[in-house]
Amino acid sequence: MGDATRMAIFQKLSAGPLAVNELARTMPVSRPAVSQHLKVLKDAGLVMDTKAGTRRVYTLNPEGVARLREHFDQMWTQAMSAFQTAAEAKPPGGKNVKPSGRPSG
Amino acid sequence: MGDATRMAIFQKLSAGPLAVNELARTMPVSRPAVSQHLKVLKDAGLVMDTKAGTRRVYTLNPEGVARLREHFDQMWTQAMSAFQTAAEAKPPGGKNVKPSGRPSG
DNA sequence: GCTTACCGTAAGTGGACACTTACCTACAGG
DNA sequence: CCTGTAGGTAAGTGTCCACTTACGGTAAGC
Repeated sequence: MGDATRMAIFQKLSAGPLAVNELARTMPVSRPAVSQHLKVLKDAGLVMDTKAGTRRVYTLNPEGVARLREHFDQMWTQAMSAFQTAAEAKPPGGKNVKPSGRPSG
Repeated sequence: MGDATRMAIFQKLSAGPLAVNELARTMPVSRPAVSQHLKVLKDAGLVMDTKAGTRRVYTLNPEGVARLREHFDQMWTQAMSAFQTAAEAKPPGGKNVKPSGRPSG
């Protein structure tokens, strides 16, 4: 999900189901590129595909999206818990940084 | 922040301030690599550096972290609002997908 | 002053990855 | 059956980026 194009696809799909060319027409990349991104997203469980005649409609997968969100949330929580613990021990208000104590210089 | 090493640095710094070699010693990459990552993180406003003798101690920047978190949250909110709107219109409980209706083929 | 430790930076390299072109398949219409 | 549209996939390419080695600069110890 670190790619701009993939993010754009994700954003567009969040507005509702779209076919491949529907997506590609609104993007500065070719259709196969979109297809490849969709493959990655599908492999990650973030989107689902449905055949509709010759077209293939893609939709966001609520479960995958929820899982991703939980993943992010957990990451943040984990990092922040330790961070706050450290922040409480060393609040930015006081200068308690003491190297070694140089008397003369 | 899409890199594993950078993420690891972020995680380690969340536990408290660390010098460059302190970080590098616990990682499978060289010290200069860590230094470069720290430069990127500093440029992004996510970390702060403090000179302590020959060492340079790095700390997470609360403001930058909060800003990043807000950024993520906003991104999610934006995507999810539209997604939920679409999800309400088409709940996954019903099969309302009707192609064209092929009687014989 | 010399050595040692710590660090940032420049230059160069290798690999991953996003993208395009080209090709083949599947479905709908006359 | 032929044509047209829609889409997935293979092969090839260009580029970004993370990493390493090498070097220069600063601070502490004797």
